[in-house]
Amino acid sequence: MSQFWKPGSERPRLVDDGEGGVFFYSATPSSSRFGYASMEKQRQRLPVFKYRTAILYLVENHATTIIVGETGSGKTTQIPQYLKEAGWAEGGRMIACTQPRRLAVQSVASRVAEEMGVKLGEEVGYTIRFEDLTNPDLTRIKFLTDGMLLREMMDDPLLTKYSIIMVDEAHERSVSTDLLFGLLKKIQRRRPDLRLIISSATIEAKTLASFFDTSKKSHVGTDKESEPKKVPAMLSVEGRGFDVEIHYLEESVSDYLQTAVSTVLAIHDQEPAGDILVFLTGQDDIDAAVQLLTEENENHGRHASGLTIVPLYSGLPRAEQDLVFYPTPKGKRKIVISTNIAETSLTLEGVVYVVDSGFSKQRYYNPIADIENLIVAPISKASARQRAGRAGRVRSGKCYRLYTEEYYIKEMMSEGTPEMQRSNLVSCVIQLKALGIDNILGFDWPVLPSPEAIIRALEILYSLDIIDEDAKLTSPTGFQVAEIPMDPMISKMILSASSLGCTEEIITIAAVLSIQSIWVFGRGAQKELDEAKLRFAAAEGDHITYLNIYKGFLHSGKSAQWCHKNFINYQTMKKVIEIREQLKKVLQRMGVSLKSCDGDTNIVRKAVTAGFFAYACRLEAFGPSGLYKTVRSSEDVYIHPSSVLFRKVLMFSYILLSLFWA
DNA sequence: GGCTTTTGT
Repeated sequence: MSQFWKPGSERPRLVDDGEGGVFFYSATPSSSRFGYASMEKQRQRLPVFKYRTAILYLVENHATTIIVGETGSGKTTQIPQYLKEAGWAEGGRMIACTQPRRLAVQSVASRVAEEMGVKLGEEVGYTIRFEDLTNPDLTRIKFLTDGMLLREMMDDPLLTKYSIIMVDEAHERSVSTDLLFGLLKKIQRRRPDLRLIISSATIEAKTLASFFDTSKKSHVGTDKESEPKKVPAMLSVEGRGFDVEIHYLEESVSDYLQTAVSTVLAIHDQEPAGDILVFLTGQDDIDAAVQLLTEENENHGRHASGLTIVPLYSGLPRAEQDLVFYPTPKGKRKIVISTNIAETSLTLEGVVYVVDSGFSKQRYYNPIADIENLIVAPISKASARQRAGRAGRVRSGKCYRLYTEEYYIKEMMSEGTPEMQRSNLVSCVIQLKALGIDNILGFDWPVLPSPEAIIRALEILYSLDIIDEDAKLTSPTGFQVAEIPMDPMISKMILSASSLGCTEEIITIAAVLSIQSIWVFGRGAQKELDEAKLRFAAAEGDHITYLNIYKGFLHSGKSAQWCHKNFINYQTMKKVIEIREQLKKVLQRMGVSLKSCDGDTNIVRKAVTAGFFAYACRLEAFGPSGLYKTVRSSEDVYIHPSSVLFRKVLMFSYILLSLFWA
């Protein structure tokens, strides 16, 4: 362990905006009090209130927007309860609380229902896709995903059902959260009664506060004393996590995988009991590390005996993911080697040591080529802190960063680029249009996407006949596309299918296209997987192959065993069924009849082309590794290795999808 | 020559 040193542990800091007032609150037992100070009085002795009093004072008298800078204190679940007790959920109005993940919505909702002693689904309920556990007559506090609240805005643009909207985990800056911010700011102008509460990791709080600051210099003096201010108030809650000792490398290394493995072995050798969580970038790295450690475990029993090594990434079948939660046998030490799924989505108990490679895979959108890529990139300081924090949940822990402190201080970005700036914007633009925001460039974006990305999105929507020359939604196509909960290209494909007479087939394809992958990536079973694929492969390509798989799945009686045998992810297939059912309902509501083309693949391919013609390519050279060029911009592309057409000699001169840029 | 970080309507 001599390659590491420890300059001391990190502690969360309080936020101080210097304008709308600063609130402090500490959740540590020794000082469970907080203070408030206006700018002038900051250095004076502060009045001290209870947390509840502070929240209510802010919401009722002080500001229309409150930003809670929070470091994993768990205090945010109390806010909706305080607000309800204070009468904010009366007169037919509700309190809405968003989370970026379905699982978080469910668990937070049930925790709050339990704390309030009410039955989940009555006074406290939640709404996520495919599941609505609310009662229109009884529900006062409603938890929902950020994307769900966006959908609700399409029917009720001013969100009149709600008196207060609370957005949690705002620092993650998901596309939906950012879109919500721009829209909520707009709503506030029309609804001065609406209160926003935004909960975020402290480092992001300042940025958000300035975005929501709608006070113009000239208007400052006109605010009446009694009216809540338009300058956001900030409340800072200190976390209850245990201290984490941070260790850095003395010199940077080139091979983080090998360094991660040797660090794990060193911890196991020298440190007391406690599980180890290792953050790597993806499945390849993780499988390689698992193998290296397993070999070490078997060959050098003296150093590495007693290790239970578990990989963790989202592509893993459910049963294998669950291994992570099994209690570690006595005398053994669990090593979890994970992607950043363990950074926010899953919480592992019992972790005391974290090894942070400093890298993760990140989506990167190239608007010129209209292609989303995944690249291994350095993480931000915020991510590094989040990773380190995972070691301090049960007791004080240690985090080993596989980079130098100088690199952390001088070169690491403080925050990552918001997802909005790394994504294709077609879905965003269509949602804004559906809400009547026609001037996309004039929208108050929390982060401005590149002009190229906006232009590309408009161009694609125009080519699909979803928007017209004035960039307004077309009728009925544009409005229908906005109503279908899918990527616009997929929605257009579905609508075309209704006139071609193959909706039954196309909604199956749409469902498969809108989830990650139906295949299981068995470790070391590449051959078997390829063979399984061949059983379903259609000469026409991947879309028709999906139809074959769906048929087979139904024929098996939706059997999990059948999926296992054919290297198909059972969980994913169940999701396909759910999405397909939802699409059916949406189409029926729109008056689109469901028709089957009875296996006429030409009709199906016409519908696919109607949605995805922008990705058309021309075959340039025949052969097992044919070179294609995109029709739109003549860029070189090859067939993606995951396609059933990979390495096949093709007789068509045109092909769609499953292509990747070399 | 050989792929998929992670969410979500």
